Amino acid sequence: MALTFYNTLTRRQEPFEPLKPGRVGMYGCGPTVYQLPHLGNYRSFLFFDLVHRYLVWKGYTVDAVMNLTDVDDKTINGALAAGISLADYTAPVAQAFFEDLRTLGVREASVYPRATERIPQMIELIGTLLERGHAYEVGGSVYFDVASWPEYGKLSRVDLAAVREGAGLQERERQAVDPDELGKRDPRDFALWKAAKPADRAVGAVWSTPWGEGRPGWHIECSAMGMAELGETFDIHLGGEDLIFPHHEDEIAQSEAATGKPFVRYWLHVKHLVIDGEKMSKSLGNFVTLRDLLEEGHSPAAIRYLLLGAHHRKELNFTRAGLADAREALRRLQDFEATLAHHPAAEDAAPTRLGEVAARALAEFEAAMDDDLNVAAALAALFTFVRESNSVLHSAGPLRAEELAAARRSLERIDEVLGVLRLARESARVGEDLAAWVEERIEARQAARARRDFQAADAIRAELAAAGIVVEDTPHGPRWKRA
RNA sequence: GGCGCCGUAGCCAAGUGGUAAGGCAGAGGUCUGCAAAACCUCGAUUCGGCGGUUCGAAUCCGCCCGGCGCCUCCA
Repeated sequence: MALTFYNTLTRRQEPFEPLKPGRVGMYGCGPTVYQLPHLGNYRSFLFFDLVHRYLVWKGYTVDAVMNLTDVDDKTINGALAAGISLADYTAPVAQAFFEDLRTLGVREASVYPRATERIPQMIELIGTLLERGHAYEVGGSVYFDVASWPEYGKLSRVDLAAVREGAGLQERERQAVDPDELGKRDPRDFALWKAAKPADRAVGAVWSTPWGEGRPGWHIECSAMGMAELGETFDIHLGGEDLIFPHHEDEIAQSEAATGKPFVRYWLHVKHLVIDGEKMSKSLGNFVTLRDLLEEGHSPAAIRYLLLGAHHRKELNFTRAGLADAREALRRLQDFEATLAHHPAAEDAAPTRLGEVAARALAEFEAAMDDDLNVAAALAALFTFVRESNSVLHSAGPLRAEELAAARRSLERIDEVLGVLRLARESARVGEDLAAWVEERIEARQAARARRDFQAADAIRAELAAAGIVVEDTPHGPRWKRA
């Protein structure tokens, strides 16, 4: 089975072959820690998680790097407004971000470098660009000289003439020129280093360099951190589609101009999460946060399922109804997992096609994922597995232990990539005291049923329901779960 | 204005030349003391519209309609 990715750089789907056999270096643009990420941001962070998990699943050793941008206009302005240092301002946001990642069951990356911890690497990289004539210094700020790099634009394929005119800006915005942009020789040039301003000094966002005090530009962060962690050329770089231009374009230019080597081999981009037909974004104010949804009572597993369930190169429209659908679909998977766990085995059971169904599910799941991580198709394979297995389980008595084990293994293996069942299990967990009480009530109910006192049995069921517990009677005895 | 993406059942969503996956919701049935879960059956003669290419098109081409993104804040 060959894994393929759609590569933004070539605009084609291509077989994935890492630089070093068996080992993959991947980098994802992480959050700017001035405010908690919203659900759209998490779509891309969950995509990072999906790629990470799937590469591990395929047997690769993965060096997964996600940066935290903790110095930029927004963090500096935020710290200034709060009257505290940059570090004090960003630390709690970063902490909350990591909490959110845990909530969503994101596999931990190998390293989460912070921009402020990698300043020397940035300074060194800028120094190299200056030496090589791809950058110039004006008044303590350093800019990348786009004209010196003919390949500029190869990722985004933007029309450089259009960029020159700043066509996307409103007239008013065009006049409100950022002082950092004033010294540029060419409008396409971008800041590698910004000379210190009073606000920077007030919050401690100042570092000294051979060309004066200041702080790094945004694009240089990712180049410096990516190359520091993964080498001058690495395999995969991913992020939201809005980063293609200028962020990733600039990363390529400054990295390749400095090293003379290809920067990244596969560029993967995630389409936006939209809400009410528009991109979810902080500037539009139409965003929903993970914490909002949790407060509304939605489960992390359902949110994860929803955000992961659509193909990453397609827009995903966020709605509460969609989240409810996700919850129901997930519930079906959970019920299937429980059915497999509770189904009795017997030595002398007749063989069924369950083992074959389980094997085919895994193969189809892998084929779908190999095809540019087609999660929607992979989920179809999973649900076909569920339906066909349920059909066998429904009509059979005890089954061969190895068949049941094969089915459980396939489900477990698939969930190693999706990570939704294990996440659901966490929130479905009940305390020992509650579990003991439920068991006791169920025994009482069984006794009532045995003497055909259905009124008493139903009363107990209602009692359990009031406590959020659902009882289901199966041919193999009652089982219960959290509602 | 430039570049690019999307439009598939009530909703979500795969499928990019060979005759429409999957999920949710809905209807009927089976099972059940009743439920729940599960299973079975039913739903697009059709893929925004109109032309064209082809033996054959949701898939390729053209035009049109509608929606969205990027064009130096942005996941």
